[in-house]
Amino acid sequence: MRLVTKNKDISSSEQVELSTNHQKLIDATIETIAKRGLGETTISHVAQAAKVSQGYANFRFKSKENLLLSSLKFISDEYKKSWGKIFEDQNIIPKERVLKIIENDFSSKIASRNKIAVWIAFYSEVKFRPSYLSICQHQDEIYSDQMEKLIQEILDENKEKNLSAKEISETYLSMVDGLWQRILFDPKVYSHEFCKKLVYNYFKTVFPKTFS
Amino acid sequence: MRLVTKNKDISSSEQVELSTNHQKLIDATIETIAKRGLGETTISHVAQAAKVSQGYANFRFKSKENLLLSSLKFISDEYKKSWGKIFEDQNIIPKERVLKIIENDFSSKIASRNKIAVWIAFYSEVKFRPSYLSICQHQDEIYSDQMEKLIQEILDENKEKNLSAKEISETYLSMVDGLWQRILFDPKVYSHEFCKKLVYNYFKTVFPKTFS
DNA sequence: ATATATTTATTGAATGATTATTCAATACAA
DNA sequence: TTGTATTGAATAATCATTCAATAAATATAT
Repeated sequence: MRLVTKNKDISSSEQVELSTNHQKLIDATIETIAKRGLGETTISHVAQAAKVSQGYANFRFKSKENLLLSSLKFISDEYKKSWGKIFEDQNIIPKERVLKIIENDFSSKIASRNKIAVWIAFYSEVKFRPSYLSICQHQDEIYSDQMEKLIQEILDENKEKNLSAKEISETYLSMVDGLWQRILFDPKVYSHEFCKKLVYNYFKTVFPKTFS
Repeated sequence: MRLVTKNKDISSSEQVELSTNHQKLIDATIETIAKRGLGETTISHVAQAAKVSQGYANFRFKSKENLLLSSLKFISDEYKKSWGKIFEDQNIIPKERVLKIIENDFSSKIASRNKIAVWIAFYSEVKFRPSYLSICQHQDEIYSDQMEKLIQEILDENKEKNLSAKEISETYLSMVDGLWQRILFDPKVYSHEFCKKLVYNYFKTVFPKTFS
């Protein structure tokens, strides 16, 4: 069952099914991990969700572990791309950049329950910790550094010297982790809007002059 | 191998081994989950760590699931007892109560890496979510409510009307979740002292009059 | 006290279920 | 026809659970 033909002459309207089997399997993996948990995710479940045979899923990704980690890598890259754009943008004042970061961290694309479930599943399973680190650690560090610099800009603007940029950015990052956990667990209370409000109010309290 | 005799006349000095097999198995379960993760924790591993046979571990706790959940229950009860004491204490001003809560949430007993690993393991494994809820949800709700009331007292003291007690307590609780995650993952940076400082500075920023 | 019976604790090998992985066979495309 | 994509059944490994056998503790009788 080939879903995307390599025929160069095909018109776009003929491409009913856009995703390759590769991407379909990754999507199915994310879905299955969110639905059943990492421990109960079998190749067979994923293959069923992707509508391919289990033999194929294993063949295509060489091993179950590789399939699982590919789904983590996908999410990690997607996240990196979206905050990367915000930091690249030159024509923007610090306050606006912070607002965009918050918007992104609690957007429905990034903070979806399925994706949060995948983060936390890998994060918390000891077996995957080395792989988790090799996939995510570098990007996490860049994100931390960028956030810290951004906060420092705002501190400089306000000539504020009592607070530390590092502390404020670590606090923000911890809050995001905690809130993501809660979005997964109790989405009624922790709506994206509620989370953004909490974080926004934190910034307003720390930087009353800038955020008002 | 009976480790605690039921003989009434035994002198305490003769009781070399104090823990029952029950508690030894629970301790071994916590240790094993932290070391290997929930997915790689087998009865055989736990039994070895507790120095009993695997058959016995299963026999004593009826099932693997029951053994695992008993270790969660143990940690949950221990946590509840320690914050329960802080809220029971009548001779204490709100500020002191908050400081004690922070001290407790990042004490070496409560925020130990092994115990955090267990919380997160159950929290993140879909299979255990119903059991997690039935063990922890009620206590979580009480803790939330108590925190909110405590924050409200401080707001009242300061005649502060722009901030909401619910928002501040939710922010605190999310920060604790996020920081616990980080203690597990990166204990060098996220020492208990560093975490307490972050949280304390949060309260100082929100309530500059009270915490100074 | 001592011997014997009864109950309780503990073991470890056998069983059965689950599941990742392999691979020969088949379908499809070029 | 030739090469590539895909299947699904067979294999082998892992592991929870069971249970008959043994050991230890306690109760009872002498």
